[in-house]
Amino acid sequence: MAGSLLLKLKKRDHLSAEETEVVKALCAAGKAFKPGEPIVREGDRPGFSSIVQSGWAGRVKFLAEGRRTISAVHLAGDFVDLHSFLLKPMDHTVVALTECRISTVPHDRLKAATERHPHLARLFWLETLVDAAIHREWIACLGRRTAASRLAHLFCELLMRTEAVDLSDGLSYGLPLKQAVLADCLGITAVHVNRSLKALRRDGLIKFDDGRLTIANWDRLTELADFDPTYLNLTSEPR
Amino acid sequence: MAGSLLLKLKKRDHLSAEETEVVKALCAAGKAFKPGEPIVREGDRPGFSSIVQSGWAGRVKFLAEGRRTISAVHLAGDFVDLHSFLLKPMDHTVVALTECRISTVPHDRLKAATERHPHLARLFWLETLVDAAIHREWIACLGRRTAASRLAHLFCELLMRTEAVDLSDGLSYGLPLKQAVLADCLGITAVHVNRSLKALRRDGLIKFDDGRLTIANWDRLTELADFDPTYLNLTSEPR
DNA sequence: CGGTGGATTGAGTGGCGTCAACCTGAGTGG
DNA sequence: CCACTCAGGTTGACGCCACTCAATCCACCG
Repeated sequence: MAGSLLLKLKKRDHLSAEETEVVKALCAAGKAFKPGEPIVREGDRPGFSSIVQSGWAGRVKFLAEGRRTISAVHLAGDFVDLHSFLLKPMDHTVVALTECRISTVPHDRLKAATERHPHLARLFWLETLVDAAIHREWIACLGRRTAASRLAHLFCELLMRTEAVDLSDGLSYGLPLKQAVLADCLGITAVHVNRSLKALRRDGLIKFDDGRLTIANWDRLTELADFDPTYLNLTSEPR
Repeated sequence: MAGSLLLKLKKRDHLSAEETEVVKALCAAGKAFKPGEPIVREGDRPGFSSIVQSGWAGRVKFLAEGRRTISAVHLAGDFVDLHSFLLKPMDHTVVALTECRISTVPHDRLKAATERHPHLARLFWLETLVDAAIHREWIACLGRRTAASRLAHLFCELLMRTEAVDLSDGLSYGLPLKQAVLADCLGITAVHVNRSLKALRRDGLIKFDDGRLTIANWDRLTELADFDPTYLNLTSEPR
């Protein structure tokens, strides 16, 4: 149930046997969502937080004139709305981007667990801090990088993140996101995603067919993306 | 010392007398920084976190070819690097954008205080969650809004934030940021900031002279910005 | 009084948006 | 088994928002 989450937490710090059990006991059974289905809505005050077990979810903001932004994408092991534990009204909607399985943790149990286990509290806090670090990197992308560079950066980031939860295969991973979804992540139009993908393929940096991305030239892709994985904090430290 | 921080925390939840004392006792004496001077550098592993007492600071990322992004701006009462408590290496630099006074809290004291007072732990966690909520709003701005709309949005946000720590005067507040700094916040060039400011002034939405911003027409400014202050979480809730 | 940082303005350019057409593959129903 | 629909990918033509380069202005200061 909490498999990918535990995997990821253990990449960042040592967990005691007791802490491991507490995390395992925290998650309720999973529920299935269809692509496009909202998991939590803007304005909601959920009494629980949601963890992705499988599939991809995104944090979506709906703006004026039908525009959309995706401020984060999440895969197995990610809390999609841990922040709602303290940040009461949701400032965005979380939607399933593919078929997903989501399990939930009631906030009162989260509160009890974090009061009893301050170290776990810090690790959960850390998860939200990494989310924020990713937000900052996306801000840099949106503000100062070209469309192709943003795409390259996203592909690099997602390789590291899928790798952390054993969902990658070398330089290849399943990426079942539509071009329109990528567009909302990158702040460009779907048409321009298409053209930029074409350029990346033409230059031999990636392959991307049928929901699977393969990085054909990691060095040149990271160079184009100006990618440095430090911000993902995938190293073990006492926290 | 911790005046503005306490003000802000108390806007978000009730603090007991004891908690108030703990927060007051946490902060070391302030230190002065000159405009442009780094407060914490990318790659550093500071043993303390910094709180702005006065002045403005920004979180800066340096990208390829001399480009810069500012992912957040901070004013009195803001922790600029509370995330370094758990996120060990800094993923960006924090610089003084104006003359600033900064006080620091050693991480070991932060750890002790949060272990003893879980409610304070949640309130500090909350501060970082609000930072993340602001990041998400900036992502929406950078991805899907025009230059003038981004400027308008920033001005609205900063009015609410200065108001929260008693630094505004009605619809007016001191905003001593250069156009080049605004440009790095908004992902546009300084030249274009200038042109967009000109348009906002021409349309009677703002006045902006000599480091002071006055909002001349709040309704039309928020409309242009598509501004909704919910994400700032400036309401009191049990957390 | 020359030097300097910042604001302002103009002219020309380019990356990306918009609109629209067309293609393909996966259903779906007759 | 095939016509039909529909979602999503692909491509072209054209336009605009914002970038680049550069000149000018102004306040401040040593």
